[in-house]
Amino acid sequence: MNVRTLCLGILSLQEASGYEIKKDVEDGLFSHFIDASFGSIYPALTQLTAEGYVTVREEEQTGKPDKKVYAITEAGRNALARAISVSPAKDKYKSEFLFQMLLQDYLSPEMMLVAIQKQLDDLNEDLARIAECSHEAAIGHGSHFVADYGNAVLTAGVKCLEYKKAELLQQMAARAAE
Amino acid sequence: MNVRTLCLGILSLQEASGYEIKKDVEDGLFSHFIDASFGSIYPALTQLTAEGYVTVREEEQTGKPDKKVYAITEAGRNALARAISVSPAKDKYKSEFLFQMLLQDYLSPEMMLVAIQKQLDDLNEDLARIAECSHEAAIGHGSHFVADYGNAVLTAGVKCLEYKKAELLQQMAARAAE
DNA sequence: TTGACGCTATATCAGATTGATATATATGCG
DNA sequence: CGCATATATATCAATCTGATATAGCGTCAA
Repeated sequence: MNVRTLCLGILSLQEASGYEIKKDVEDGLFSHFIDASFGSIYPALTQLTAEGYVTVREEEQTGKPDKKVYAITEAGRNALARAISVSPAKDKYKSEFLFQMLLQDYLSPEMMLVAIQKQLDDLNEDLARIAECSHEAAIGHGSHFVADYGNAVLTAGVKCLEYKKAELLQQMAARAAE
Repeated sequence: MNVRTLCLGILSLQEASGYEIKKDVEDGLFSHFIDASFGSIYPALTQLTAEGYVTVREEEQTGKPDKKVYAITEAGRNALARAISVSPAKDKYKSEFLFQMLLQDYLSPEMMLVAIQKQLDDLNEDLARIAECSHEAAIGHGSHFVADYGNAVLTAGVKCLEYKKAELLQQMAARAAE
């Protein structure tokens, strides 16, 4: 799935500017399973406009720079329905943290502890973000689904890491006592 | 983290050809949190050789094409240690499945069921792969760590989806009974 | 025995994407 | 006023993906 389809999907839920789409995928409910940079979002919106899948409207703002608000068209909705009907690609998960843990022989126990704590912080931050977004009214079935899935997976990660952290602290204490 | 560091990390665990590295990240123990294509692996190995971080040795095989076996050097181990000592980037998780579920209003219940079942199959396949790799002897602390983490997270995903699937089947039955 | 298929193995490249950087407006703070 | 920060758009080199090409060897059925 490319960034064009991604933008179309977000615009099917609400009108947005490029900047707002970026915020959605960075801090919003989608942040834990979607990512895209300005460098792909802005060209995608330009192309979608040229294809007639979205419309643009320049909006003046007080206290902020003007923005271009994009809205999905009927043709856009059809294109989106077509795009998400194909069997999706398998999930992609990339973790430099796990790569580090795999090569833990190169790390001191202290550095491992720092890495584990950072991962725990990241996971808890994601959980907090989901909780925050879920409080917001007017979210549909889809949002509940992804929030539930995200909670389940992230919570499991936290639980596993808390255990690993305790295990490591015990080992460090034992080594210090020697 | 770039593919060069990734190759260096894998070569620190065992000698390998480019093809074998690809297999490790595709079917091996690392498959669920690492990815790289031939198009990045081969150039990375060429560059690492030029930099003196790895050595190449052409190996003739019976019944298979010859292969180039790469081995990490002392300079390579130092470069690796330096590379993984920096605080790693945050995990990246991209899921077209969750994107589909978010936009479930565009999907029929039957299509949702198919998508959920496919995701369940994918997760169970990953779990089976981890179980299979864990049986193999001579895996170190690092491998156990990532296997445990993978099991925890994937199992949580399966549990959540089993529930969502049952819920959906109930709704479909209720609608059919109307 | 031949030819179709699949696995091992390396290589290349167009197109997509990232991450950084540039530019501009407006607010708040000392 | 200078500085930091947030909003907002845009661009681009470096990187990576996904597809494709090429080739040796094995296997198995027609």
